[in-house]
Amino acid sequence: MANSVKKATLKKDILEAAAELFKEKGYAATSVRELAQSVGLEASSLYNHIQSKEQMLQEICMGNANKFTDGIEHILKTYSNPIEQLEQIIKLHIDVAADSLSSVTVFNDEWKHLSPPYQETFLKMRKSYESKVLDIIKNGIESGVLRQVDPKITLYSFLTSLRWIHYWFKPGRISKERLYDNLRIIQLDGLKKE
Amino acid sequence: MANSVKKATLKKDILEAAAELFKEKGYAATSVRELAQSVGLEASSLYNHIQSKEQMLQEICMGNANKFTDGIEHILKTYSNPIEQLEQIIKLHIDVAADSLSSVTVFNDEWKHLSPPYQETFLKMRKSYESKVLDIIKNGIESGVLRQVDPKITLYSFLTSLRWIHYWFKPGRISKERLYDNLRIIQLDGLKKE
DNA sequence: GTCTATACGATGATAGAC
DNA sequence: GTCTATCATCGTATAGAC
Repeated sequence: MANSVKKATLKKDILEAAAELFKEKGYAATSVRELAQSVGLEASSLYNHIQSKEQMLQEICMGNANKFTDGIEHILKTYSNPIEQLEQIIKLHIDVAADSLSSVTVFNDEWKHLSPPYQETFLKMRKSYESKVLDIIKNGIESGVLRQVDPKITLYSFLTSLRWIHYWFKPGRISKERLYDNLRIIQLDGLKKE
Repeated sequence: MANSVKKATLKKDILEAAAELFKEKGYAATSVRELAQSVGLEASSLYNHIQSKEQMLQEICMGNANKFTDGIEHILKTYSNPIEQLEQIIKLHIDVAADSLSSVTVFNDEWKHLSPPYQETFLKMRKSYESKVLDIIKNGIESGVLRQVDPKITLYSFLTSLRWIHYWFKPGRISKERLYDNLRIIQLDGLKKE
């Protein structure tokens, strides 16, 4: 059993190193050789733990996609007010970003290097996530708790404004709570003082 | 003279094709051969018009960096109210994005592939731009026209929420005016209805 | 599981004929 | 200015010894 535990840990280390390098240099510009070196192995030895370079990208992207899919499902089941739902989505993005800073960057920026069968799956999941958030926004507008804004523009502005967190968030710099409080005010109340 | 005009046009075509491919596949994953093919040349012929693959990336990135630098300078000279200045920044981002959809994507996503001397210059320009926007936000908070938000969080949320435009904006889909109106409301007035 | 050695195609870029 | 031919290097991945 000690062996299988060690193997699982190394695989995890490799995936973390891959996420870090893919984030820093981009997927295409990261070579298997340097990835191997960063975990103290030769390139060929890496293939005892992974199947291919792209498989690592797949695991990173799908892992994060699942976090967002599960997160939005839970929010929709637990909250019914559109404002509360949007607040919880802000929290979700902060939590996922704080959970694995480099892997969520790869998820955001490198998915285009997934090959055909996986890229389609990935984009379907993203589309599905976006359409759930879009419905929340539409509900909010129809029920009168949100302003009469264009739902699509709102969707992209809202989601994109949460997409820098993983670049900037560092545990010591600021608390998740303070980040959340500010993002909630900026997005929902607006910058302008009445 | 006809010759130099033709050469200038081809160079421009090459840069546009490069921006399109860098956007679509990423800089590292785009080969000089396929770039050449996309303008109807062999790879070697391309080198009569460009010096290297990276030089094209440099021109694309610096060209857009200059647009933003010039734009913010003009805004600071022309407007003094922080709210007006932020509104004009929204307009600036819409204009630059609409002006060259693919090249601004490359500017945003591929600058990390610039090699040392150019990457530093690029990052300095970006830093300088961000610090000017940050000052506007701080002014707005101090003078009481903006809410008491964290200036840095506001900076990144604000700028990032303008970073999806080039992905989504298509001339026939929506007018720049309608896009501007909505982004102004979302960012400044907030999503929540009073 | 790790290593050395290697396959072999693709890469950015250049030389030189036309 | 364009082409064909080529270079040197690097890419991912595999074979096989230990």
